[in-house]
Amino acid sequence: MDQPTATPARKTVPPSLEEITNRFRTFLATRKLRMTREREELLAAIFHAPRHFEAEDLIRTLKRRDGRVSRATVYRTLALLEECGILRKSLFGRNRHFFESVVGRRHHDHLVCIRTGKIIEFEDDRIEALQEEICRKYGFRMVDHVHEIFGISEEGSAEDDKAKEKAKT
Amino acid sequence: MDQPTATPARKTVPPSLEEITNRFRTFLATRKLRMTREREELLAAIFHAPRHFEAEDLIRTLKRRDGRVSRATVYRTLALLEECGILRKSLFGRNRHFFESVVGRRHHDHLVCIRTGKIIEFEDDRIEALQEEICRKYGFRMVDHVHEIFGISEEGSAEDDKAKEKAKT
DNA sequence: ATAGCTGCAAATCTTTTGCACTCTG
DNA sequence: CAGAGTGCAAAAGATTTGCAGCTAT
Repeated sequence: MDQPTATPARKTVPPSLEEITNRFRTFLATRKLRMTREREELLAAIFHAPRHFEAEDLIRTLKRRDGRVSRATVYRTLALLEECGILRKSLFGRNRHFFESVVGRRHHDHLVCIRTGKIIEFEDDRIEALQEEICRKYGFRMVDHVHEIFGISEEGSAEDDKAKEKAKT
Repeated sequence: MDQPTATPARKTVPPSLEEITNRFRTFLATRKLRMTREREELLAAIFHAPRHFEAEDLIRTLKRRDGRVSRATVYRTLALLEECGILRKSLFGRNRHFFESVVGRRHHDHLVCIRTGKIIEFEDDRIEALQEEICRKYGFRMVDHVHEIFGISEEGSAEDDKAKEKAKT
């Protein structure tokens, strides 16, 4: 297993909050939409949030601040950020979703631990290439894809073992 | 791009309703659960349903019959059928789900047309192998995975073109 | 000024649950 | 008969939306 390109360590630049804000501002302008205090606060919150977060995490964080942003605005803005290509929405278990910032980051997919909730990122150009090959075969124009692997991480197995110990009682 | 195994046409047997029912009955027995009139009707409805269906489709279908099955029972039983390995739940767009019967069928993933809703099945052993390789690399035990490609099918593009024609008016 | 925003609360949508009653093993 | 399963309606969880008042441009 060593023919195609496995994963060359390409460089990507982690963008600053300013850069992200500008990018969003430009996007908004092209749509005749506006930058607001709420949207800027949201961007800042996302910038400081952990790599993978859920909508409600953001709402909770913002609630603690003074300049509050309503739940409705959070959802409305998250959708815009997704369209703008700043955020990507993925699956966290079969029903929940999480977001992650993707500007300045390479495309990747996830291994999601169903025990601990831990998320491991992986990228594989070979899989990406195969996906494109498949789309070509079916005359399909790919817009997006979801590729999440659910399972149990090493830590998760450890927890399982502990649980079994207890169960013996 | 022609080294590994692409997709040999392995044989799989389409199971009868009886076989599926028996399989479920066995599964229930091992859990000390019971077969009921409702569960049998649900199995029959699934057996006659289109390849890919949503929970609400099933509920609608069953509502038309005399021996009605409640919404709650449908959901409860769908979950059991998934655990039993008779059904698989997949993504139909980012938020909705659809089910499909998998007994006697080979594993596959989907291309989902975001215009027409059309679902194309694809299978690729090379991708499956790469997934396993990745899990090994991260010490991850795969339980399940979701790999759906969203995009626009040929028919979808045609519709788009028609829409553009109209838009010119 | 005026088209976009925002918060709020009500409305959706899908799935889950509590409970009293019914039925399978 | 006991433990499961069922329907119903209420509850829950995650988003979305209508609306009246605020605000970037």
